[in-house]
Amino acid sequence: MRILTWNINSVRLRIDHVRRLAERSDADIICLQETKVVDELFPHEAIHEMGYVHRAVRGMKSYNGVAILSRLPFKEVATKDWCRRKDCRHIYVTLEDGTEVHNFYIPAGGDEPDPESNDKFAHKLAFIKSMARWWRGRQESGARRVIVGDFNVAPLETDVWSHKQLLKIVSHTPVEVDLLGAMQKSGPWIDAVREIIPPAEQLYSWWSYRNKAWPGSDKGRRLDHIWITEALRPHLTGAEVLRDVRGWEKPSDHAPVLITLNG
DNA sequence: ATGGTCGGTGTCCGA
Repeated sequence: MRILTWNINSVRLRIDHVRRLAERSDADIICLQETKVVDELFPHEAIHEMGYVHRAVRGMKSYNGVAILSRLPFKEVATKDWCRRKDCRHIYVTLEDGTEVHNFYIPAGGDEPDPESNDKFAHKLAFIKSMARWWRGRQESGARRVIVGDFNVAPLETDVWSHKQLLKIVSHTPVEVDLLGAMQKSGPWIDAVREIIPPAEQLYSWWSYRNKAWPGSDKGRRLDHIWITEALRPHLTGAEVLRDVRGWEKPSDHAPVLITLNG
């Protein structure tokens, strides 16, 4: 089974990218963030024709929005509100073998890394704390779970182009990295991508639109993640960032991340 | 050098 996550930054604008990505990745499950469309206008038909006949979507006008596109059927579909907002940042499904797949879009957090003066940053911190609390209450040995999405946090020093220069930049500040670490422990979750690609290697999944010279300057950050529970670790055989997708015409600013689970 | 560029919607907001 191949699971892919991608912050698409408008599913309607980039529907042809989904088709091309599906062919290229051979993903069985595609999780999208920032679909930016209400459920009634979601391009179901086009995606159905690509072979993703099972879909779980939760979108809103202009902002946020998550979707799970799948070749495999769902036993259950659920959504959850976080921080008492109907933000469309989380949707999850249970596959027929009991595996849960959670798709998240964690708040970006604005520019100023101070929760006192910046409500968006306060929201981001509260969101990650709430996630940790939720996982802690759902701990279950042997559970088969996958969590993917745009977490908007680059946790490792090698997840950013310059650890030192990004310490005060939202997405890599110690307070966020620590909270994300606590959330990871609460699963407990294994960073599937770093199981395959050594933590010592620089690895990014996002490059700002503002830097046109992105492939050369390579000032990226790894904001997009796929984590798994211990029960799935023996099945993990591959992980990669599809970096070239960032170079397609009219790209999203994020590259897709893909893992392979066998058995 | 404290800018820059996107997308969806609108004459800005969020990233």
